[in-house]
Amino acid sequence: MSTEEEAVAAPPARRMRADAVRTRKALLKAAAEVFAEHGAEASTAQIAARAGIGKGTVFRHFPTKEDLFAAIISEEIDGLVTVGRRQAEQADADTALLQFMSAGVDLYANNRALAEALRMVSDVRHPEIQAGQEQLIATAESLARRAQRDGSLRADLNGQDVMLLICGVYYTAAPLLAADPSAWRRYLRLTFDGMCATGTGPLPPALVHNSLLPTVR
Amino acid sequence: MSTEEEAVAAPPARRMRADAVRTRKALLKAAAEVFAEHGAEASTAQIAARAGIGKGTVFRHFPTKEDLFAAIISEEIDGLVTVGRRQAEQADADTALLQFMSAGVDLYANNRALAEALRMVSDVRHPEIQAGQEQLIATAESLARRAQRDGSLRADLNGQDVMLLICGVYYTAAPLLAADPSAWRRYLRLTFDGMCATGTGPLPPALVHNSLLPTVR
DNA sequence: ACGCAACATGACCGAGCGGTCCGGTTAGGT
DNA sequence: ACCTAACCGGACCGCTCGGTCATGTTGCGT
Repeated sequence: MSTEEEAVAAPPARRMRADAVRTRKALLKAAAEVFAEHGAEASTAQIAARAGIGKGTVFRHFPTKEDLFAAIISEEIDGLVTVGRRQAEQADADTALLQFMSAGVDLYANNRALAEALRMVSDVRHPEIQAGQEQLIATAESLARRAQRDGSLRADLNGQDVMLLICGVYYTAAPLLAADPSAWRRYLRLTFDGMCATGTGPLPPALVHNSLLPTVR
Repeated sequence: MSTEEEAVAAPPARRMRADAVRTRKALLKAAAEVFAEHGAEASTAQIAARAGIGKGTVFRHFPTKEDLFAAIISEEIDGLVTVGRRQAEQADADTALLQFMSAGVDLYANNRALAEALRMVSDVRHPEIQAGQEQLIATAESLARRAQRDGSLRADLNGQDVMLLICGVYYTAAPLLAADPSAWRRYLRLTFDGMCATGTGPLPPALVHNSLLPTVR
């Protein structure tokens, strides 16, 4: 996980023909747009049309719609992970965490597919997305730990909590986003206040915690 | 809106035959179960099978799947409204609001369809559900106002905020609910702490507020 | 310039959906 | 006991979806 960057995710193995590269790029661009706009239920025909290619060509590049979806989403997850790592260098620990969460909610708000994919529900089959989720949680965890040490974050919050709360804030504001695209700020602020609250004792415990993460398996 | 109760929502006008009443009751029961379990995307065939009736019979009682859905959901919304009104008689204002929110999240957690329907997204077509949402917001508003007067709720929260936050807490905890059905308590507590937080100044304003509610129209 | 493997395409397939319809069944007034 | 209108059921329709395949096209090594 470091020095890649090949314009698009690695095709199987051998070099591709020039036209195929062009087609693939158009496909990925179109898929990213359509998924962001309509969510995971967007049809392959819709994507093909937007890319200006035939429906069959979609399946030439990705064996399954789900594979295409995972390729798109996991790239976007990587972007958010990068934002998180960059925030780790931010001076103020609380600000770093808050800005990471802001970036996350904002991303969700502009990408229906991402919000759906990152609900982290138990039924996320694709390993690429699963791996991305774990990276996200790890990034959030380190931001959280620093905010507990150097900032004012409650002691009993972990990385999973942070990611779940990002998702929750998005869904809280979702009904308003069409009318006011930044409506989520109101609820992120409220949530963050709750994350820093002190007076009311410890939260109910996170019983299940990482039993969902198959790291231990 | 008061003295009804006819076992099932009023069929068009005339009295029904005894067998039809039985069938309708079975249909409503099955639909409530299936929708709660599988959400709004559950198929009519599935519902008919669970009710032990033919698929055509479903459409004899409800012209559209959406009408059936709305009938089920609006009944369940009424239940939550009742809970809220009952909490208004609770001594402590903060406790009343918190218990209303607990009831709401718990209901969502046990009813996928309800959680979907109450996302209050702009595209809720059915007037029955729309009306239910407005009742819910009104109930939440009165609980909130009392908690602001007699309790410790932030001054800049309204009924819509409360309903959105209930929904948000549910979605926050949703990925954990399969493993721990009461995982939402952790996040409701955190959210409620945020709702009572004082130190950090006013929230970003709720610009759109009730422009979504066609009360003024 | 040639030939072939890589590529693109859209007709096509089967499954599942909401909704319709008509022939058979049954409740219930008389 | 009978007649009729209300009721029930499931074959059927039209549509959309993800995915396949035979056919035609094109980049590119030689």
